[in-house]
Amino acid sequence: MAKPTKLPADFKLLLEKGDKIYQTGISVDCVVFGFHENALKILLIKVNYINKWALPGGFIQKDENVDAAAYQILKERTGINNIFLQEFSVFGSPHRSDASVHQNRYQEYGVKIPKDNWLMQRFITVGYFALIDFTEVELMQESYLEGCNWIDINKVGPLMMDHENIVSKALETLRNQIAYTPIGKNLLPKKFTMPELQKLYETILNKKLDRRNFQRKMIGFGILNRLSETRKGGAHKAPFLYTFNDKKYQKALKEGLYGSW
Amino acid sequence: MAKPTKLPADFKLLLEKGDKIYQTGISVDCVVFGFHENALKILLIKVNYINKWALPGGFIQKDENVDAAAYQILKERTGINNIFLQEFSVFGSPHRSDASVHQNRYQEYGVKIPKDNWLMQRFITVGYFALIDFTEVELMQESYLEGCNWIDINKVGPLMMDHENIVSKALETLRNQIAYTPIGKNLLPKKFTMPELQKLYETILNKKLDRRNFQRKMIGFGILNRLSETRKGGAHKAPFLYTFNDKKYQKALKEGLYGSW
DNA sequence: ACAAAAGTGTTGTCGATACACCCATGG
DNA sequence: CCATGGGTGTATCGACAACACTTTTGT
Repeated sequence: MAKPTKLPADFKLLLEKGDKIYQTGISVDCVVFGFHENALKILLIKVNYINKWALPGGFIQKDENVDAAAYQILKERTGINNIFLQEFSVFGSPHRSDASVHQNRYQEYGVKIPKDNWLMQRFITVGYFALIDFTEVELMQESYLEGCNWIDINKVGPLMMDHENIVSKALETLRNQIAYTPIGKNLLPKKFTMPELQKLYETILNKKLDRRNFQRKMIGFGILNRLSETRKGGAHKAPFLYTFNDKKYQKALKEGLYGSW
Repeated sequence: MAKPTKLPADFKLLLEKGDKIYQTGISVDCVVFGFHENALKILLIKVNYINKWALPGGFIQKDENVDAAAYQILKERTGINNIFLQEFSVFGSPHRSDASVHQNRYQEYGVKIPKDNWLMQRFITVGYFALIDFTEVELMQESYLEGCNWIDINKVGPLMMDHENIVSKALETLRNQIAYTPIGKNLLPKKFTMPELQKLYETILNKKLDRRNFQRKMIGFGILNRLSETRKGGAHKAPFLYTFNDKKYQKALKEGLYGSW
């Protein structure tokens, strides 16, 4: 790699004026789930200067809603507007943040961060998980040293700081939510087949499901529209295409798929 | 009320050195549930200088775990060690915090907070909900202008800032959790009767439950020990006393009361 | 025509609900 | 002795899992 030269203007701004623009000591990290080729994937960023992958994340502006900050970060990375986004946990161990990450980044440009700089303090992070339609994403590649990529959830290696922990917790949350909340609208293309939906569930739950019971159950939730079209092209019988019934889907999101006590 | 006199030392410290001790722009608020006389109550603090009630809350030390900060706040207020505490949501609207609250507090002592003081910025707060055995609590009354009290959940009036919103969300979380997680160990005395446990559930769910089915269900969960003793003294037949089976209770807390998919 | 995948039915089991009955206690 | 509350038993219903059969399509 070419020897880095001048400190980019926005890096300089972050270092010197960041504490005027952003809330200090608090950040946002996003676990973005996508589904492609029968595999659950998450969006990771290659942090070259420490040779590890990390979650997409960032800071919260002084007058910005925390949700909006997470949303903004993802919009910049994926170009997508239709993102399902939900806060799921706060990670607040005093030892979780690691100032050396920032130090290494600036060292690439020959800049040493002063000890009392705002980036050097402990950061608490708010974890968000997001569901994204893989087919609509256009990854923003290569902003400075960072590349963005989809990584199979089962092939995630060591991550920066405590990000592995954040991913586990997000996955756990997703698995819990799927039991009583509709998932899929944000993970699948507009039109999809029942077997495709089932694969999604099986992948998330890491479990084989009965084809017939699954279909009945899904239809029973009443959130699907069956189209008259079918998915041609594959070998064998052509399955029906479905879309989600938006109104009922939204209702189910709020009230859950089942009643309560 | 007597005219306030000198600014207490810890108030002065908070104002002048708080940003050296605590994380700035982030706080913790706790919704503490207790159960007494067949009513669900929460712990509120009377903030005299604005004549409203507020949630017990506080700041996070620079090197303190966020959970630990919440725990510490409650320990100081209630004197209890055995607290069930769980983070449930982050409240991050840019308009949620209200600097005038701090201003009013210090105005009582004739002190005006400088505009650039750390207390004047927007605060993001982490919401915790807690379950507490009412009978073990000794409320710390009257630290300066603040009094602590149990308020019936149905009689909670207007609260400070967005605290009503935090309470609603906490209550919603509690109602969701009760469906798949054991509750009660932290809300009831060590020994309790089945009708008492049922009343707790009915109060939280705001719903009548069938006495016989409730009992079978609870026993079915396998987290109870029936004692040979009974609760004498009340009119009519004396009900058995129960305790929670700690091992199985902890297991159920982790794995849930039901299997999953 | 046959293999493989998709659509539709049927049955058994288990848990939840609804209700009936018996037992103990204080007034 | 009886009203009230607490403990135990049983029938019914519905959801879900397990499995059989029919239909469609490409080769």
